[in-house]
Amino acid sequence: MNDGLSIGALAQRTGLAVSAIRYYEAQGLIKPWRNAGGQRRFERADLRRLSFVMIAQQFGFTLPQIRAELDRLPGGRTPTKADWARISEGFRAALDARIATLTRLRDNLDGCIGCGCLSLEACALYNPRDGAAEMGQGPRYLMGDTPAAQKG
Amino acid sequence: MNDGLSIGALAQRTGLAVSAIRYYEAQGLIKPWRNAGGQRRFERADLRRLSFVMIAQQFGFTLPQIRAELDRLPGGRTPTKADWARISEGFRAALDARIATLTRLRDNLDGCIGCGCLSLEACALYNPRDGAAEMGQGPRYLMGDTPAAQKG
DNA sequence: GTAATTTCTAAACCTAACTTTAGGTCAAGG
DNA sequence: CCTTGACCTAAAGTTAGGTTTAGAAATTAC
Repeated sequence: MNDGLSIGALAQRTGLAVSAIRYYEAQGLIKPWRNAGGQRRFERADLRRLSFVMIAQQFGFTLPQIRAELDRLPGGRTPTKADWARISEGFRAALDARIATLTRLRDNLDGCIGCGCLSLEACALYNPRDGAAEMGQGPRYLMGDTPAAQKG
Repeated sequence: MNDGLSIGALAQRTGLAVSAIRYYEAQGLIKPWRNAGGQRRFERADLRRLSFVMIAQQFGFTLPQIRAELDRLPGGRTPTKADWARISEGFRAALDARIATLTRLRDNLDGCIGCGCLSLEACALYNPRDGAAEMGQGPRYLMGDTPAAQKG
């Protein structure tokens, strides 16, 4: 009787909409086979893949990024716990980075609340986009008021 | 000569696109007046408003949420530093909450990497949506493998 | 063996936050 | 005065991540 899970069964067990699962297939996140009648059939391992997708989305990954992670799973065999653990460690790094960014932002904000200026010249509060390699455009002079030119 | 800033000048000083500024006006985030020829003219205080918008967006606020914050600024006079500082404290709370959520998520993930299961039954890693009032649908049984039924 | 439920595909629709386009108007410089 | 660049509006297009719809075929339930 192991002829795979129907899309509806998968939807029930993951809580995802059937349409979302089809969409994920279109994005290459899962690769069901088809039965004689042309309907999708899924392995139990796909439950785990979809679980990964849902968690990764909460972490702010885009579907292409998630796909890239999933593509690192071994082909030809059902991924083991160790495979999943290896993949999951990427989460850890991404989360650490995000927490660090937000904490830095918060610390800057603390200084900024004190002066009320919201001036990014002074407070360095505005760092466009999370990452590291984006000092491209140079600082933007927001607020319009230099410290000397403020009127109160 | 204090007849206000043109949209182009505002764009240059904020780094925003002219089209974005027009869009923000349509969303009610700024309210320029028009000169004799029908062109938009902005106050210097609008630089600060746009700065606020840009920062708030980094913090993950939507434009309607940002508008709600801006609407708390006093009408009839140019906001003071103290006004802005008051508004900015909302950021602090939002940031604290987000950092707490991510930290919790990370701690759960740490446990999860150890077992490799990614099972949300076991790891409680999956908490749909940040907030507090969403225990509505009950836990979802992801992964499909109960601890006893695993094959890997 | 039929009725009800699922599933199928393709294409259109949805929200957020903008950008682009098209066709015209305003303003500043020579 | 005339040209060039900045500006105007309205509408359509864009991306991500899906949902909805329509009509047809497969599967399941009785």
